[in-house]
Amino acid sequence: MQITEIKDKLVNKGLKITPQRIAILEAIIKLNNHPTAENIIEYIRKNHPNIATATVYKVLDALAENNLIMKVKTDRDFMRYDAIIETHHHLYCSDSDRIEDYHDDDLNKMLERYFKEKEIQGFKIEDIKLQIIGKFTNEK
Amino acid sequence: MQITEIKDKLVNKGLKITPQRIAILEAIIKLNNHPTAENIIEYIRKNHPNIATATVYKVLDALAENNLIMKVKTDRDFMRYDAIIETHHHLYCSDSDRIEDYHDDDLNKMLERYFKEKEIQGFKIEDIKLQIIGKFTNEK
DNA sequence: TTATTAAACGATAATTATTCTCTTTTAAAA
DNA sequence: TTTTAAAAGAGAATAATTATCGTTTAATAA
Repeated sequence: MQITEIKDKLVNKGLKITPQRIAILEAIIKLNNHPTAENIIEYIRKNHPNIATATVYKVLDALAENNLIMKVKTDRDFMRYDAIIETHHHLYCSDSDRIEDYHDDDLNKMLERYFKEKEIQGFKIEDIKLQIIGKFTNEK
Repeated sequence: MQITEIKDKLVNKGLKITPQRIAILEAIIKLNNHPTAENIIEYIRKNHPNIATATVYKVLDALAENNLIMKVKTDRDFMRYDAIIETHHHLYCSDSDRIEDYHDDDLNKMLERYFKEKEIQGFKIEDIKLQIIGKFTNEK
């Protein structure tokens, strides 16, 4: 993603363009596997040593609220962030912290069909995410 | 669930039967909607005023490790616990902390069929949980 | 270009859920 | 009943996240 693209996204959401926000969005995109706030801070400090921890958290919240990034959480540890905001699913390793994205349009279509037929009483569905738990059979 | 049933479960997992463990398991069952550790502590203290906070956390971890309860986490707040350990899914309210269980055997079967056909490269599936996000159209 | 101002940032203190440490107690087996 | 490893209790420690508040800055318009 180009910086101009990042700027457009911010403008479209009515957010001010600041060097901090650009750096943080870039970092999440570069560190593309669900970095924690700590990962992001560590990465950013290389080029922006003065960025404050609280600023990172505030920016992450602002970006998440505006759907420019997504929050992802496991049963184990702290918050992680994902720059891919199209609906997708996650593969969770059952004995480590590894998380991978899983895109599957056929699956999405099947679920859509299924829940078009079968309504959930008293609930209006907006989004469905699968947590697929198991073991990776390859090394990272 | 009867107390004798709870005791059996503990014995089967090789865990010692203690008043604290029984009280905590009972609490999670009674408070049946995904209580937090704080909810559990508050409930338990009515009858067991001396139970220590650290003990509650230790017991919760022990129970979760032995699959007598499950940990559930949202993108928002802290850990919650669930006494229902059969595979089931969760309905998340997109603008409050409400979480409800969602059981659907047809859905499970459909997913099983789907992933029998379509393998995920480099990953062995053990369990699948849906996070269904949306709005409740009834009050609790 | 400059002035204005609401929004954002920086620094650091505060919060708080959870974990750790260490001593005492207790459940279960011999 | 004795033994002992596991569990509980008490409270301090940890650390991710949030709050506070004074300062800076991006965006708008004169």
